[in-house]
Amino acid sequence: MPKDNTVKSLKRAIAVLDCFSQKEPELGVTEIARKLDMQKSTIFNILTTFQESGILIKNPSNNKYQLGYKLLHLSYIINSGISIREDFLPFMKEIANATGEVCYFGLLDGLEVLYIDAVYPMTQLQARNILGERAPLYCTGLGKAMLANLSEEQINEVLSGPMPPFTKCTITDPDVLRIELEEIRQNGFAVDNMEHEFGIRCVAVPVFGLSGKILGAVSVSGPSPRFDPPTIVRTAAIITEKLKTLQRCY
Amino acid sequence: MPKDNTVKSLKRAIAVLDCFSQKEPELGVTEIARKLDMQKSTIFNILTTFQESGILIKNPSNNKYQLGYKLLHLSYIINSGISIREDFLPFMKEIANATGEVCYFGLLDGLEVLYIDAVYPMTQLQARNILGERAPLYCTGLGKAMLANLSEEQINEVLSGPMPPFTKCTITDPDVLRIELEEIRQNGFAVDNMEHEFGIRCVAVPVFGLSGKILGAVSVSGPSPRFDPPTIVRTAAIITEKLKTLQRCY
DNA sequence: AATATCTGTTCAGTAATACAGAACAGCTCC
DNA sequence: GGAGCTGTTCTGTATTACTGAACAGATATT
Repeated sequence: MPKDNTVKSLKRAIAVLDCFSQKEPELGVTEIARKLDMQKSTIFNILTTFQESGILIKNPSNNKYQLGYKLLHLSYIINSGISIREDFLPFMKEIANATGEVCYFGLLDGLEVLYIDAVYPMTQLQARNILGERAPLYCTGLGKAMLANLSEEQINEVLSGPMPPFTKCTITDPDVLRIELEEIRQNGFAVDNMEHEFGIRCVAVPVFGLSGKILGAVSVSGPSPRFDPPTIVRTAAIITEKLKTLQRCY
Repeated sequence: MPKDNTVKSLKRAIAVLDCFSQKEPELGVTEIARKLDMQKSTIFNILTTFQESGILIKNPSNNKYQLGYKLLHLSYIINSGISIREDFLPFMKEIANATGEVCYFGLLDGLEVLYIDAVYPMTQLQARNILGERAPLYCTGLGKAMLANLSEEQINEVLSGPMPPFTKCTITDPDVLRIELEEIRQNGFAVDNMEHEFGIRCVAVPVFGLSGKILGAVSVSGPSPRFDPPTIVRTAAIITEKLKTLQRCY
C-alpha cells in the first residue's frame, strides 16, 4: 500500500466547498451531510472552522452557510497574476469592435472551459463580470476549439463522460462530435450552433502556447440571425488574422 | 477545557493559503514551513492535497506553488451572489460622470476595506479589476469613513494595532486619528489626503444598512491638484445627494 | 395548541490519521 | 567534488478527527 501524501481531512473539507454552486449558494449542515454522505457533526466542525477563518459566512437568520469574502481576496491575488489576461485585453477589444459582437477569452482548465474575460463592442453596454465562470468542452465554441486539439485520450475522457443536452441543438452523440472535431482541426475554428444557449451562435479559434500545446480559445458570439455561415467564416478569419499580430510568451 | 468544534488540520491548511499574497504569489515547501514554523513534511502533505483538488497549482519548473483556478471559480460563485454590487453600479456610474473622477465602492470586511468595484468616468479608460482587493481602515478614504462609524471597541482595536506609514502623509498617531474620526462623524464624509498613495486625494461617504450598522463606503479619488478643499466638499455633497436616491434593502 | 419532524449543536470514546523527525534525492552554487 | 540548498519519502506515535447518539431549537403538521 503506497503512501498517498494527502491530508484526508482536508480533502473532505474541500469536498464541502465544492458543494456550493451558483444554483446553491447557501447550504445547511444537514444538506451538505446528505450530499457527501457524511456525518452531520463532521460537517458541522468543518463549517465552523471555515467560518472562523472567513472562507465561509454563516447566515444567522437561517443557520445556512455561503462562500465568504476571503475567497474573493484569494481570487484577486490570482487575478493580478494572470498576465495573459491583460495581454489579450486590447486584442479582444479590436475583435469586438471589428465584428460588432461580444468577444470571449477562455482558458483550458482541467477538462473544462474557464472564462477569463468578455469584451463588448462599443455599441453594447459592458455586462457582468464572467471571470471564473465555467462551461463544458463538448457544447461551447471555446470548448470545442480546445477539445479538438487535445490528445486522443483526453477526448475519449470527455466524450465518454456524461454530456447532458443544454438545448435541443446540443450534440450528444460522441461519434457525431468526433467528426466535427476533425472538421474543427481542418478549418482552424469551431462553431457553436446554439448548442449551449438557444438562439446564440459562436465562432471560436484555438490559442496555442509556444510549446504547441493548447492554452485556450478566443470566440465571438451573438444572436443566431446575425450569424449566418458566411458571417461565421468571415468572423473566424478576422479572429485568426488578429491572433497572428499578438506577441505572446506562453 | 471546552470543546472548540474546529478541525485543527483544516485550520493549518487555511494558514497555508494565507501565506500567498500579491507580493508572494509563488511559494515553496520550505518557505511556507518557515513562515508558519511547521514541519516541511506537514506542509508538503497539505500542498499536495490542495494541488490535487485544483486549489493550488504546482509549477513544475521550480516546484513552487501558487493559487489555482478553482479559487477563481469559487469567487465567481460569490460574485454572482453579491447583489449589492449590481445595485451600486449605475449609481457609481452617475457619480463618476458627475465628478469626472474614479468612483470606488468598498465593503467593511472584518476590520479591513474590501474593494468591490471601481467605475471610471467616460473620459478615462477602464483599468484593471479590483474586486477582492484589500486595504487598511486607518489610511484610506473608504476605510476612515467606515472606521468613524464603528464601535469604540473596534476603533481601539484598529488604532492599537500596527499602523505602518504608506506615504509621508499617513497619519500614524492614534490621538490625531481619533480627532479626525470625530470630524468625519460630524461632516458625514472622510478625506484621504495622500495617506495611502502619494499624490492621490480621496473623499468617501459611509453607507449604512437598514439596521443602521455601517456596511461600506463610496469614494471618489483623483490627483491631488484637482482635489482642493472646495472641490472636496462639493464632491462629498454630490455623493451624499446621489446616495439618498438609492433604494436599498440591506 | 400539542405533537411530530425537521433543523443545528454538543459531547465522549475510539479508531483513524496527521504530524514529527530523520533519511534520501535532486539541484545549484561555490 | 562537496556543501548547502531545495523537495520528497517513510515510519511510529501521539494527536485528533470522526462516529453515533442525545439534546435543543425551529418549523410544520395534525
